[in-house]
Amino acid sequence: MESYRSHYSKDVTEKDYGKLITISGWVEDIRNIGSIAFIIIRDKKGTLQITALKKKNLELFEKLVSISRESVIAVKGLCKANEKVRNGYEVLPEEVEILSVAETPLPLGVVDKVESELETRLDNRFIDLRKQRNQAIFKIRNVVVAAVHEFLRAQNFIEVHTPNIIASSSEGGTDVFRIKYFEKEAFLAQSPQLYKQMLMATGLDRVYEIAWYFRAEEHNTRRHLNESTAVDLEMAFINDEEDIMKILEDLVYNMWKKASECKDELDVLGVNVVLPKLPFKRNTYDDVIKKLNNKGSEIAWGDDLGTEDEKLLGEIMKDEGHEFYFITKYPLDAKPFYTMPEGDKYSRGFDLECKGVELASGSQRIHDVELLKERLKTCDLNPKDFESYLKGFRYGMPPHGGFGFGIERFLMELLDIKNIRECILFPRDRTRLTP
RNA sequence: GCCCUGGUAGUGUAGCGGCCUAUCAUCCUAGCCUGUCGAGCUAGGGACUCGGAUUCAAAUUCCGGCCGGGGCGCCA
Repeated sequence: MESYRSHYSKDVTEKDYGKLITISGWVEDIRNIGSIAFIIIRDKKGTLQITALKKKNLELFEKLVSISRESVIAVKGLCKANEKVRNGYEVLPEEVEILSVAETPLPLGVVDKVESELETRLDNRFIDLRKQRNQAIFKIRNVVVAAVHEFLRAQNFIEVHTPNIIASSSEGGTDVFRIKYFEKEAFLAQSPQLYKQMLMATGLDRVYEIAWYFRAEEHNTRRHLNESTAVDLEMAFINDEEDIMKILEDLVYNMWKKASECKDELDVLGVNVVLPKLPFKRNTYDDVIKKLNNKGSEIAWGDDLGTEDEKLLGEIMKDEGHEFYFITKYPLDAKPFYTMPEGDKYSRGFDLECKGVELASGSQRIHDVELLKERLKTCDLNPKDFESYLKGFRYGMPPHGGFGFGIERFLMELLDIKNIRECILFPRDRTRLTP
C-alpha cells in the first residue's frame, strides 16, 4: 500500500463515492453475518464501515473477519454510497494490510457494554483514551489551553518557562518532593511563584506559563493530584489586585466561550456549557463570613474556608445568580508570605471560585524587600533560604501581582467530571507512578 | 497526617459459614446465518488478593501483609 490513508472517516464526501479510497485505524467491531461481514474501523475523527462479501473474495473475507478487535489495519477499497449505513457510505475492500495485531482478550473494552473502574482504566490508559468520551475531554483541554495562549498574547503577555528543579521550596508550608541534584539537595517546584515574580524585575512586565505543579501532599481525594498543570501569570505596574482580577475573569470567560463552541465533544460528554456573566461577583472575605454565619456555618473570622463552607458559599452564590465569584481581601494570615498586606489584618489576596470549588488564587505581591523579609519571618521562614529570590527585589522591582489557575480543576467544573484524574492524561497521585 | 470503606474469570458484578461443582452480563474460542450497526442463535472457556488463625466445614468470621476507592486537613 503506497499510502495508509487518503481520508479520515468523517472526511469522505459524496464526491468520493464511486472512487477508491484508503483508510486506516483500529478495528472496533466485527459483525460476521455469514456470507457478509461488517468491520467497523475507528480513526481520529470517528468510525466507518467496511463491508466484505464472502463470495466476492473469500481470502480477503477470511482475513478481515479473523482480525482481533483493536488491531490496526489499513484498507483500500471502493467507496460506495449506502443509505443503510450510518455514515451514508461503506467501503468495499480490495486490499487489506494488517499493521499491528492486538492481543486477546483486551485488558479493557473500548466499546464494551460494561464500564471499567478508574484503576483498570488508568492502568491501561492508552486503551482507555481510545474511548470517544475521553478523547472529547482532551480535545476540549487542547481548545481551552489554546484559548489561554490566544487571549494572553493579545493582552501583551509573553509565555515563559521557569525551572522545575529548584533549590528551596517555593512557599514553605506544603510538602515538596526532594530530589538529588548531584552533590546537592533540590526540590521539584511547587509552582513557578518565585521565578515569575523575579521576572517582574526584568521589564518583561507581563508573563505567563503553562506550569507544572509538584506537590508531595499525601492526600487521596478525587480533586487532588501530585502533579498538575496551571496557568500561572504575573504582571507589573498594577495599582492593586483588581487589575489582576480583570485579566483573570476575562481569561476564564474566553476559555469557557471557546469550550462552548466544541459542540461535538460536548455532545459526547452530555454537557451543556452556559456562558457566565461578566464581571464576576466580588465578595470581600468579611461579607463571605457574614453570609456563611447567617446560613448556620460556625466559621470564625480569620479561618480559611473549609470544604463544607466552600460548598455552602457556592449554594448561597448560586441563589444570588453567580456561578463564578471572587473572594477578596483575605486575612493576611491566611495567605502566603509574598501577599501584599492591606492594613494589619487584611491582604490584597483573592480566590476565584466556581460553584463552591476554588479555581484560582492570586494577589498583589509585596515588592518592598524589607517588608518581604519581615513577612518571611512572621511566617516562620528563614530569609536566608530565599536569598536569591530576595536579591531580585533590591535593584528595582515594580508593583506587581498575579495568579495561579489550575487547568484540571477548571476542566472538572467545565465538563462536570467527578474525578480529577480523568482530566490529565497520565495522573500522578499518592500511589500511582505508572504509566 | 487523621478517619471511613473495598479486593470474586480479561472487564464489571451476585453470593457474605454447609444449598458454591460460585450468579449474571460482558469478553474470548468454535460453529450457523447476505444488511449488521447494543446484531441474533448454539456449544465451549475463564475467578474467590496473599499469609496465618477459628471451625467438623471458610469466598463468607478473626488477625496481619499487599493493593485500591473515598472523606477531612491542606490546596489548584
